[in-house]
Amino acid sequence: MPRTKQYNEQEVIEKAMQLFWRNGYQTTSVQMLEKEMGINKFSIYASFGSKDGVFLESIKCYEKRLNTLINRLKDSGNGVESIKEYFREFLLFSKGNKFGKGCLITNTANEIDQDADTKIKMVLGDFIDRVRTVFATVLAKDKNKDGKTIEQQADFLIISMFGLSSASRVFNPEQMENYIENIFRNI
Amino acid sequence: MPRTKQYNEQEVIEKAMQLFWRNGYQTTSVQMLEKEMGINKFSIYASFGSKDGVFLESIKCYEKRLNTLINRLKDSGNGVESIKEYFREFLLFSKGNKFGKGCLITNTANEIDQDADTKIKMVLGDFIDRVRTVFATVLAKDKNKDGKTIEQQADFLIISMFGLSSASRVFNPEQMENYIENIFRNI
DNA sequence: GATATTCCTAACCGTTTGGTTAGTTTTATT
DNA sequence: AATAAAACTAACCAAACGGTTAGGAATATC
Repeated sequence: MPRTKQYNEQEVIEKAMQLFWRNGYQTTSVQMLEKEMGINKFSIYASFGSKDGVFLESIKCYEKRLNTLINRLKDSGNGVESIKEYFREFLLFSKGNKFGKGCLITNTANEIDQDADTKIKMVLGDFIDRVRTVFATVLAKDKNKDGKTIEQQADFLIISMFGLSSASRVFNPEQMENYIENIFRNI
Repeated sequence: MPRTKQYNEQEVIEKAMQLFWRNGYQTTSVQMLEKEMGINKFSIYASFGSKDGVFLESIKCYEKRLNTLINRLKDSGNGVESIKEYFREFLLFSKGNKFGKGCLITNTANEIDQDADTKIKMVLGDFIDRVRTVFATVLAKDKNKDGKTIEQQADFLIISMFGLSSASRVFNPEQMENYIENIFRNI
């Protein structure tokens, strides 16, 4: 009996995600979301409940995309070298959005207050833990280096990822390649 | 003839700077500034003209503080080792604020839109250029490594600074020390 | 002590914020 | 064709936004 929905929820979330990615959570208003998603406020709240709801779905959408890269990394047999490749792809992926706006996940981690919304924090924490585990798994394929533990190396790589994301918003691709080279010079 | 001002502009800017540092530019409202600075909106606009005016003065105030570290680095004769020490002090300085909120300058560089307020962008650009120059000067004191140019090394260090700032907002001091060690393992 | 000058309080401006809701349009079913 | 259920438009809400201003309170000079 109902009237058919004139928009696809996955499609409009995709657009919302792009907007959040470009502007960050705080700066993006519901009115901007209306414009970008092409549906009006009523539909936004009917489908996602709140601005936070839209944001959470946007993060999930972003993660789904990033998972393609992470799964490829997990399945690779090359050890550290494949993480280097992952970083390059990660940067390419970040630019795929528009101009260098870094990684939505790390941007959000930097943006939200330490004592902020629990749900968002949880999603971020889970994601970072998952990437760290993948890094550790990949690192285990190489022979041990210099008595450094896998955990230490994985930690360093996670922090480097934050650095890459942040730096890519300000520096050009050649400088970023220089950065990647140096990260892996003695991991 | 006039009534004496009941607040010290330098003192209230110091407080404003702390607030911007903690919350970022966008999130900080004039009402929050009123509360933190301990003066009311009228006085804020009388002294600094606008929210942007307060922010610009806050950046200058922050730079003045950071300059202590940078000047010490510039005067040091230890080459790369003194930059490492600078990074440690830089992180300590960042935490001096409250909890890890990174560096106000790099936070701002990440926050503002690429096509945003020219004045703020200029101040940021000038600061980063100055630090890069200091890095290059210090690097020149060491013997050349691996055929990498001073510029490449300085670039890498600037990018690392962004990484440090971003990562310190999310990771604990031990992890950060691990990060610093790795940065300098083969600069 | 009058006066001129500055400061401060507090109310106010129009706009935008996240969020809601009444009322209309559409449409699958009967 | 009547109807019931959902989707839409658009006006609306109170609160908060950045910014302004009138008018009373204070004070250094004369």
